[in-house]
Parts: sequence; structure tokens; C-alpha cells
Amino acid sequence: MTMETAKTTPERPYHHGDLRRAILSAALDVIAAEGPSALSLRDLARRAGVSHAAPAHHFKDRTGLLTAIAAEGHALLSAALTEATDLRDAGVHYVRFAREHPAHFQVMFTPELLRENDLELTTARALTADRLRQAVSDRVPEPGTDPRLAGVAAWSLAHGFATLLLGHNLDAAVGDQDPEEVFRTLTGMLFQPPSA
Amino acid sequence: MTMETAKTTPERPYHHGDLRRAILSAALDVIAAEGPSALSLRDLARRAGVSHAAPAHHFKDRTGLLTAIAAEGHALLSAALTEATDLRDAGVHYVRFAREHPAHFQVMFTPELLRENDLELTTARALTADRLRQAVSDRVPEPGTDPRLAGVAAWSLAHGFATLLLGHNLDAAVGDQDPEEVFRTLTGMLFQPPSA
DNA sequence: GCGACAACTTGACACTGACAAGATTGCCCG
DNA sequence: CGGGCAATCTTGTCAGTGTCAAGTTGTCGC
Repeated sequence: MTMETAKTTPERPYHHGDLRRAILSAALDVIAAEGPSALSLRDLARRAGVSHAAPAHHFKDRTGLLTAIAAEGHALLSAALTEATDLRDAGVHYVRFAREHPAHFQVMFTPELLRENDLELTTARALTADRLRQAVSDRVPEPGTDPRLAGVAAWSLAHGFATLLLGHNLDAAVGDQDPEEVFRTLTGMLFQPPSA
Repeated sequence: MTMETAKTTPERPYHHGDLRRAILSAALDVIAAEGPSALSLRDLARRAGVSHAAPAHHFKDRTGLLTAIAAEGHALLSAALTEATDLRDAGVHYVRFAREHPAHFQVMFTPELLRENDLELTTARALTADRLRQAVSDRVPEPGTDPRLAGVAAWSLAHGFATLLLGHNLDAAVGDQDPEEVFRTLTGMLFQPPSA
């Protein structure tokens, strides 16, 4: 009795509701606001209204939680890349993903925080790599360019832009323009120079 | 008595020797190996053979220590960029800096870990920005290209390449080649296309 | 030599991640 | 329908951490 469980959502597998999801999204909030180092399992438990050891049951570890976030991020990113029409558009989607899911993005590319041998993570990561390769190979190759190297170039450009953007290092340069639009013109400048 | 202080180095201001430097370099080791989140002030104190609160006297905070590292990193980077002969060479120096000082690099671009209003940091950071702008402006501009945008492009490319490299995301693509050489050919591919 | 100051120590407190052991709940199978 | 059973969650505990406050020691100028 006295269980005012307020089951507004129809889906509610067991005791608490979807605790795993609740902790995940609370974690994403914290990371987006204050970075992964500010993440505390006990704080997440408090926010979800459960005891301090509850999160461990779903994620085992702090590392486990972060690994789950990274895997989810790769799933989201690979899905986004699938929608790209060409290489430049893939870059735009990459930047958009970083802006819409900054916490995922940051965790995905901070290997010290992750369980590198995690199965879910490695498969999700492989899928992303596949989508990237595909986006590069779809592009009509200029004669004499190594496609692998072109892939590294494109990835570096998009990743660097996204990273600097999230770190507020481009605030002055971008101003009030749409970052995606800036990136688009930027790729146009590099990949199809005025002389062509 | 019983003070076997082993003063091999002539410079040794006071009690311990250069404790500040000792803690800094120990911190750099830890960060390079296991990332900033694995950093523990007490562990650093242990390594230096001092009590657990000693580091606080030199850096006040964990944040203070990381801020000092970031400032030092910017000093090193701006010095490296000063030696660059042209824009491409600046990129090469940028990548080299990231490889030779991975701990500095990582901390410099993780704003959540830093005291953003620190004077030493902001001035050091401004110097780096200056060097970057200078490297861009030294380049002969193609007609009709916004120099600011070109700067963002160049920085994004170098930063993305360096970041992905440190995160071991380019291991397969680079193989046993020299990363700096890969970066050089990569910039050649983008900034002066075969059609020119 | 003495006073003041910087460098360091000692002690304490609240917080954290992790582990172990117990309690509770929903579910499945008979 | 009911009894076990496994998944979910709680409680208790431990070592380790950052940070603050107060004391101690060495050093240098006067």
C-alpha cells in the first residue's frame, strides 16, 4: 500500500519502470552539462529515486554505463549516416549528430572511459565504420586518390569541426550562422576548389 | 639530520625540491596513460613522496592542476606553431604536438576540466589563437575564399586528424606509416587538387 | 637571532565506486 | 492458483578521494 506509482506510461516492465532508461537519460543530461568526469552513479540513483546501488545492477560499473552510452551513440550515428545522400551530406549528418547528442559523441571518442572489449560496443562501432566507408566509396573518385586516405581526410575534417564546435572553439568564427551551413560551405571550399 | 635530500640538481628552492614540477610531470604521465579521469591528487602526492595535501598548495584544486597543464600546453603549442614555415607545416606541427604531448592536448580541449576564467590560461590560449591566425594569413589566398573560413577548415582538419589519431581511430588506415607524412599527403590532396 | 612567510603535515568530513548479503516483486510453470 | 525462482532493488560496509582548517617546519631578510 501507499504505492503512488503513477503509472502514466503504459510500458512498465517491473518494479520501478524503465530504470535503465531513466539512468541513461539522466547520465546524458549530466555529461552534456558538465562532462563525463562529473558523472556519479549515486547521484543518478538519487535522481531516479532509487537506492545507491541500483544502477550497478543494470550497468555493473561506471565504465559499464559509459560503454552502454557509447554503444547507443554508435547506433544513433550509424543510423544517421545511412540517410546521407553523398559524402558531403554524410559530413553534415556527422556534425548534426555531434550537436544533437553531445554527450554520446564525447563518450564515444574517449576510450579511457570505455570497456574496449565489450561486444555490444564493438559491433555498434563496426557498423559506424561501415557507414563511413560506404559514404566515401559512394563518391566519384578523382583519379589517383587513395580512397582510404580520402576517407581519413573527410572523417578528420568532420570530426575536427564537430569537436571544436562542442568545445566552443569556433564560437567567434561561426557567430550566429548555422554551424551545419558553415560546414557545408567549408567542404565546398576544400573538395571542389575554384580552379575546377 | 637523516636528511638524505640528494640534491643532484643545483636549483632547489626549498624543502622538497621542485615539487610543483614533480607533480606536474607525474600528472602528465597518468593522464597520457589512463586519461584525466584517472588522475588523483593523493596518488600524485604519494608518487612525489609528500603528504596528501601538499599538491593543493601549488595548484589549489584538481581543477587548478588541470588548468595549469592546459596553460603549459598552449605555451608549448604556440611555440611549436611559431616555427612553422607555412600553413601546411603549421598543421604538421599541430599533429606532432598532439603526439608528443598527448596529455596536454587532451586537457587543453576538455573545457569541463578547466577554470575557464584563469588568467594564465586565457593569455596562453590567446597566443595560440594568434599563431593559428598568423599561419592562415601567411598563406596566399585563393581569390574569393574567406580567410576566417579557411582557418576553420585548416584547424578542423588538423584537430580532427590529431584527435582521431590519439583515440586510435586511424590505426588501421595509417598502419606503420609515419602519421605526420600521412597528414602531409592528406593536406596536399585537399588543398591543391590534381586538377590545379 | 628573530619574525614573518612560504612550504608542507596532520586531521577531519562528506562524498564516491564497489562489493556482499538480504529483501521484495513479478512471472512462469505445474 | 500457488509455489518457487530469478530479476530487481535495498541496506550496510569498506577503501579511497577532494577539500578545508589548523598546526609544524624550514628559510630568508633584517
